[in-house]
Amino acid sequence: MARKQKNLPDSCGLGPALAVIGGKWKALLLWQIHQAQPCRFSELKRLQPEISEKMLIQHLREMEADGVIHREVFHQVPPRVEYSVTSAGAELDHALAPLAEWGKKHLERTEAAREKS
Amino acid sequence: MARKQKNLPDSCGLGPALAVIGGKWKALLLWQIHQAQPCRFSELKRLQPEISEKMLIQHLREMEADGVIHREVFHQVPPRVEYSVTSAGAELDHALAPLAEWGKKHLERTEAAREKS
DNA sequence: CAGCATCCTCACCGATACTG
DNA sequence: CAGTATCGGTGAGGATGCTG
Repeated sequence: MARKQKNLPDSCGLGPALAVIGGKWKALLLWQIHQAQPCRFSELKRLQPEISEKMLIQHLREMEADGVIHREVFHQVPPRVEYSVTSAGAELDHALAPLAEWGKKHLERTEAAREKS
Repeated sequence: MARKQKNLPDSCGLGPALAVIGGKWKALLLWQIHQAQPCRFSELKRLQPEISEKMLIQHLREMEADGVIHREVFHQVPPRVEYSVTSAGAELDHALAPLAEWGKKHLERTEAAREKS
């Protein structure tokens, strides 16, 4: 299990949820895996070049431990690993949608406010 | 404006949203203000004794700058300040609800898994 | 009552190099 | 290809004391 990176408060269910998607890239990763599943490690690297290899693995491992993504290893040479979202992950992705909507609206609002210059 | 505490990615609207509620206690604070508004500074301290005074103020200020809560000062002795959520804040609270639901379910799932010991 | 100022820690995250 | 290992920076967050 991902060590609760910050020991978030867990009243009202928000704490646990934020513990799962609170990493710097986790929400984005979940979203992208959900779009392009099943997808390989290198694919994720291509999709999000900004993220370092270390954080990519680390976040993937934590999300796997949290049961929101699934990791399937094909024992071949060269190695091949595919990531996909679990049902819990899909639900989480759904729960994230309204938040993303709000984020967009909020961006528009703040940009509209800034153009009063 | 709250300096994006971590420089979160902002594709798909999730970045901006997490920038607003990404602080350790922000989501919880928004939720509690929404429940008990209008509420005073000391009331928030009582409701959430775990949070330090510094973080309380800091988060309140950032959320005010982000336009999700409103801060009203009554010029009296002793001073009196009341916090309430703005309409944007109420929308955000709404968008947070599915996430909180998911968090609860996730807690149950992980606890059920743990009791296999 | 409702803050502000300071110092300090530590865990998140990045960069780089190496491996099965 | 898909990782692992290690070193180090940085800044969010905690503790404490003071003020209008």
